[in-house]
Amino acid sequence: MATHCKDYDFLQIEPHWQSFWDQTKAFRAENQSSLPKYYVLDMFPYPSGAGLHIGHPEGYTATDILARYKRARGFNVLHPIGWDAFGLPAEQHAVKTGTHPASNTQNNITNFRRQIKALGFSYDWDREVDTTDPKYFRWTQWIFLQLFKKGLAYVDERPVWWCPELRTVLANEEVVDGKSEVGGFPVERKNLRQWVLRITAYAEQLIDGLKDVDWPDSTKRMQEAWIGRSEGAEVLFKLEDPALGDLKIFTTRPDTLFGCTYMVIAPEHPLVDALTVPAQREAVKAYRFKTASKSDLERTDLAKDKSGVFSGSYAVNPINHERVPVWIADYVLMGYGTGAIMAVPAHDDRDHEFAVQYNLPIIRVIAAADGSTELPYTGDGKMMNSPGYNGLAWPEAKQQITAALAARHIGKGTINYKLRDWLFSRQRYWGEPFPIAWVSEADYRRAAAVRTDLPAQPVKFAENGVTQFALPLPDAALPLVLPDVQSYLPSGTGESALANETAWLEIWLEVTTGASVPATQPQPAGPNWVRARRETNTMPQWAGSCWYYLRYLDPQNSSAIASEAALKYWGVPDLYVGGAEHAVLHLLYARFWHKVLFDLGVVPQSEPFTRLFHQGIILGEDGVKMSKSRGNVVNPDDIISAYGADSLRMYLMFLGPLEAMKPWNPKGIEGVLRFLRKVWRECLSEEGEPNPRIAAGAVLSAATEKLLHETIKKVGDDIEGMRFNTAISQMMILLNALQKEPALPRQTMLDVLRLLAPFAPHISEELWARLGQTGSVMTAGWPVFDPNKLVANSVTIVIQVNGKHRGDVTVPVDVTEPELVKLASAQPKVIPHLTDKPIKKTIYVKGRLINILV
RNA sequence: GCCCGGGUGGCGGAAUGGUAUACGCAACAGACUUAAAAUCUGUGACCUGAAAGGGUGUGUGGGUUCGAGUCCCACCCCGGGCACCA
Repeated sequence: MATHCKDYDFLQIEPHWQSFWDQTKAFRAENQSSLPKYYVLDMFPYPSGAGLHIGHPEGYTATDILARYKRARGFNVLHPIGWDAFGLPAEQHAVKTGTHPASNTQNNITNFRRQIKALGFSYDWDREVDTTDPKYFRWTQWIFLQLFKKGLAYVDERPVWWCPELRTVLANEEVVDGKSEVGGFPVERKNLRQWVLRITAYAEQLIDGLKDVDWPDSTKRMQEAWIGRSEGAEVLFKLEDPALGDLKIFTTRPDTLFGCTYMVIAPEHPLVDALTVPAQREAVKAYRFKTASKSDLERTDLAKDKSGVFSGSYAVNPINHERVPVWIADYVLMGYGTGAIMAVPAHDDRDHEFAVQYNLPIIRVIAAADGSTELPYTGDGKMMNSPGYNGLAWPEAKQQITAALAARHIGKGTINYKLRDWLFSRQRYWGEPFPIAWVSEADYRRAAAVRTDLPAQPVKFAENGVTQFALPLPDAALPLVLPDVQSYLPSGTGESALANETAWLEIWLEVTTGASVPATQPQPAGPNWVRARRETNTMPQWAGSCWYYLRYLDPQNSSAIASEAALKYWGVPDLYVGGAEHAVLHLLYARFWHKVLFDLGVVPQSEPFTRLFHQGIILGEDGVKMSKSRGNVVNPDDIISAYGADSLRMYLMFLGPLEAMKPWNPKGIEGVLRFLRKVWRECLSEEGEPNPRIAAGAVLSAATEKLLHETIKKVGDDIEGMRFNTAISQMMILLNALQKEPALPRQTMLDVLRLLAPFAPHISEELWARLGQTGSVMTAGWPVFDPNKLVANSVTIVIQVNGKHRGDVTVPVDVTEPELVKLASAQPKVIPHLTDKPIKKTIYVKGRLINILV
């Protein structure tokens, strides 16, 4: 079974055991099992052309240690991997070379798979998923259809970055300083028809669910901040011109209503024209033009300077009937709240800045607790200048004023979110096609008569005076696959390359089966054939990664995303490890989809990731982020051939806490290689035979025996707590002690190998076999420590005098305090500090220290 | 600006309020060797002292405590996130 190499020849040992694991399918997880389950998930990689980055094996080693450890502890472990393979680089490569992105993607996957296997990760390769596989994205499309039917998907015109030179739409991250990242061409905002998912409908649930998950606090906070819940009130201000009706504003501080001295509406607000008096018309027009031509970037960049223009109109403050001017300013955003605010310059930084700049009145309505008169004041305090509410604490007044407004039907308590609906379409070729066909209203009605799976409200879109209706393909027609195209270049009109594929795009559609023929052919006979145009947008890369953790449960299932039994047995991942860069988007989107699937009864739990951990970033040797241009990139292939996969795995874990950002030290890995060689030498002689020092009858010294049991305990605890660096230190300490023992009990070395196996599986398998054990070390269980062996019968107590360390003394564990004080006082090093000084008090920390106060 | 996380030897880092610097890297000295590699042993914060010892030390300044790297307050620096969200 084992190799026969004399020395620790990892280049021979590692491939040997990798093929053993492959052939025996050692890591296959069974869907039917009486064992408790443990599901440990990695964020699956995008298979880029550059191959594996050193950051991948960092997180993947951590989860692999957990997976192997949990198997040893008797769990049925699900540890899968797959490929998040749709994405921009593959498409750009296709545009450049004209080859299908699928072929390039498959090449990259082959390389990634080779690299990952070379690291010895214990993935169940029978469960590999690939988001670009039609058998997979069939279910991505299916989930989209469920959202669509639930009314959670709609179509809207939204601004996107458009680069005329590249004839393409760019993602935010592809635009740098108002220019395309590739080529540096100017980009502009362009309104295009987009699919949008109504994630805001789940805002409240997405906040609530965070209470129940074991995630890093910082990630929870980031999601909370992103969702941005704020409680306040909507208040109606009457406009002086009764013909214009009311101006509705949102405020979180209705209690400051008496301090409102002006109003602001966003430049895009629908009432701007109506509110602008003739004398202000030119100024307002100029201001709107100026703000409209600012990009979003500039608008936030120029955040320092407030600007605005008076509309010439006035509103009436509903609480005191004061006349307040209405201004137009771009510090108020149309996309949040109602696009209009009441300005309270005394108690809001932005309003204060604006009021000072345009010389608007400032009225204080909250008194500072410390009596200070500095403005703006945003702290706690009691109401003032607010007849009927003076003296109240402001949260109290907030409630009362909101209630008073509600009673008069001119306001109500509301909750606003910063979270926006999710822009879900891309004008790309290389993504999941939307299983949607656009038809006329009449044809949609015909479909509605024979289909029961349409949304309550039809999704429609008006363009050039024609309204098109979105007709979903029936579930049975999935997957809708990408057609082969002549060119991967976008159409040039803002649509994807799919818009040029007339035969795929323009079709006759059978509305009940989803069957289609090109529109150039005669309309097939039958009552349900209608003229349709397919959706040319594709889904963003997030789509496939939103639910892959569910597909792993039952990846071959062709009738559901996974069987009910699999969903019930495996549930959701017990541990999810991946980079903090996904703290918001991926993790929020996946939670959203999961909650929708939960509401549909597809999955049995409401949260997908119960325990989350972010691995830190590994920096280059020079302490800065690894990048090709800096030439500080570490390639896993090179490290494996020079030091072996076991050393790489060990070193990645030994570098420091998993969550920390830490620099790579090329010398450091030699330390763990030396350690592995030391383990090898303790097990085997120079001839590669079992080390004669190992004997069945050998006995460890008491101290080393204790250390062994401590190590078994600590390694187990540290793995569970994901403190792999200290687990490795402890094993090093143990090995250093074993090395000094005159002889080693065979069982001790077997325990060491079982402890080491999750970290360095290849060498552990090899030595396990070479010591004459049959079967894999992984199936040998986890060593058990004896709690009785952890307690020593004597301890070393630190002696302090007045809190200063003055020596130590070794005493029996059950020593009493008076005895100890006596022993301590007799210590030669202690005596000088006690002479002529009466002992006032002693403090004894059991088993640790005695502090004598004189 | 706001919200997080973090500052410990030459370096990565360790330390339930209880011997600061475990473990590893680098360095130096020694053993083995003709030699080298490998391996093993030892030394390793600073000041003072011949030594024993004494004193000072975990970003800075205060505080709580018998005792603080650890808890509290203020500040400085580094990293991450958000950014006119009313």
